[in-house]
Amino acid sequence: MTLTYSEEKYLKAIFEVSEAGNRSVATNDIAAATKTKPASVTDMLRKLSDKQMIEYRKYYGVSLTEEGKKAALMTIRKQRLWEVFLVEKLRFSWDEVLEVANELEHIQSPLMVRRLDEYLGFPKFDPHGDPIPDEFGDVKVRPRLAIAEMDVDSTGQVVAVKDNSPAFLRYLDKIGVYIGARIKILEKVEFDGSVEILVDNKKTIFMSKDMAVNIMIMT
Amino acid sequence: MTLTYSEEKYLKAIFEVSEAGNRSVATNDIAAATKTKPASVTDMLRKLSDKQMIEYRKYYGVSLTEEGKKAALMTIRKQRLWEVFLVEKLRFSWDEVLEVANELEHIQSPLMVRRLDEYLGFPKFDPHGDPIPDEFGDVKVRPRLAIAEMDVDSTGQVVAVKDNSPAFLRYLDKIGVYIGARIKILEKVEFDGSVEILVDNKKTIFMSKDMAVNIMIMT
DNA sequence: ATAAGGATTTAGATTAATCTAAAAAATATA
DNA sequence: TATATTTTTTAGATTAATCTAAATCCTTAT
Ligand SMILES: [Mn+2]
Ligand SMILES: [Mn+2]
Ligand SMILES: [Mn+2]
Ligand SMILES: [Mn+2]
Repeated sequence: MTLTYSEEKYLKAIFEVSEAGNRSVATNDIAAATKTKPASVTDMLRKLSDKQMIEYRKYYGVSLTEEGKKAALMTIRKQRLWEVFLVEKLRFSWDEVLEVANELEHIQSPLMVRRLDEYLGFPKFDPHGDPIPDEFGDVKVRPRLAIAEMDVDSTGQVVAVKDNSPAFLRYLDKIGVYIGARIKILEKVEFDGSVEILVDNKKTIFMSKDMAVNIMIMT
Repeated sequence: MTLTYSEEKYLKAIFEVSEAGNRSVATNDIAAATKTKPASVTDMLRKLSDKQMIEYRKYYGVSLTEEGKKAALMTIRKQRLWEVFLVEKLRFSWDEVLEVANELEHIQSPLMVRRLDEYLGFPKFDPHGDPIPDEFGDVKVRPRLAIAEMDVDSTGQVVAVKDNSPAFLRYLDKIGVYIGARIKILEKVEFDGSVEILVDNKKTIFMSKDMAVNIMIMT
């Protein structure tokens, strides 16, 4: 089954929204994720349903079929491999890769993807700590916890960031938080969920709950 | 001025056709080069003319403006850099790169192109011996001659191939002709323009004029 | 149980890129 | 030069992807 650029874009969005929340994904959420309007989404849902990529019942949201999930995972695989390439080989920083990788991911060439993977040394995670699906769509899942969910005095290492926006990533650079950093929860403010953490045993920083839910830790 | 994928495709085609023959390019030739129909070309010509990328007089063919030529050269720059990447880094052979590079060339990211160039060591020629325009669109021209135009007993090195089709390139592989090979003209058959050449001082091969016009030599 | 409000779909357009068939213009031939 | 041939353009459609506005359906609070 051959997919257009847009069809790939929507399938990936549906997958990502379903990862975050539930298996059944709402039209509005897809519109938000693809930066299109709900009416455009409905049109595309019919196309994807015809191609058996999604299970679609009018008014009740969608879920990916096995084939649709596989297609989404292949696009994500390509995105993340290209992100690794841009960072490791072309010296991009982690806040510069998203836009370009979102174009590169649509280039079709199984040979190129296989060779790129090999050339990069079969990386398991991308620059944001997200796992890279293998050629069969299998994903390595690591148990992980947002900083916001950790107890006071517990420790761990940053393994991923949930938000990939340049603004967020650049702020992390500024405060010295990176993939691999060791952190310890010093204090949690019950009122607003903000936290005080110790980074690499030397720097104390304070962050809002908004940040704390977007930084993932492995203990 | 921002160009669509298709506009880039046509500008590049116009440039390539004008390189081969004359400065004024015919609608039919553009259609052949882009694998579209003449009617589609006419539509696009009006668009490119509106965008000041070409000089267009109805019924009399087109030529690129300075801006159009620059745009074409930037697309060609990207194509050839990606071809080098695929061959040098991902172990593609020279007959496997065309299709993928023709997609990659449309990815927009000045930073990526600059870094890719640097990463590849600022290559001056692509895997087919074609020159890579620099970031200003300047191209290194080398004086070169097709085998078909050489005299008997003259010698030289293969520096480029004109035809990039997989069939042609694979045949060259088979007979041991590659960029850098030393050749000597042993005999020219007047009747049909075919030639007998000596490759790397050890192998005698016979080729038709069709082949001989597509292999470029520097003496 | 109804009515309001929100989510979703439908209706109807628009834009880009393409096509076929017919008309028009340029060029080649007699 | 007049006619035939070829090239190019125009006319009219089609398909994919998008949009706005209106209609419809679902859910949730009276
Ligand atoms: Mn994308
Ligand atoms: Mn990522
Ligand atoms: Mn192209
Ligand atoms: Mn080339």
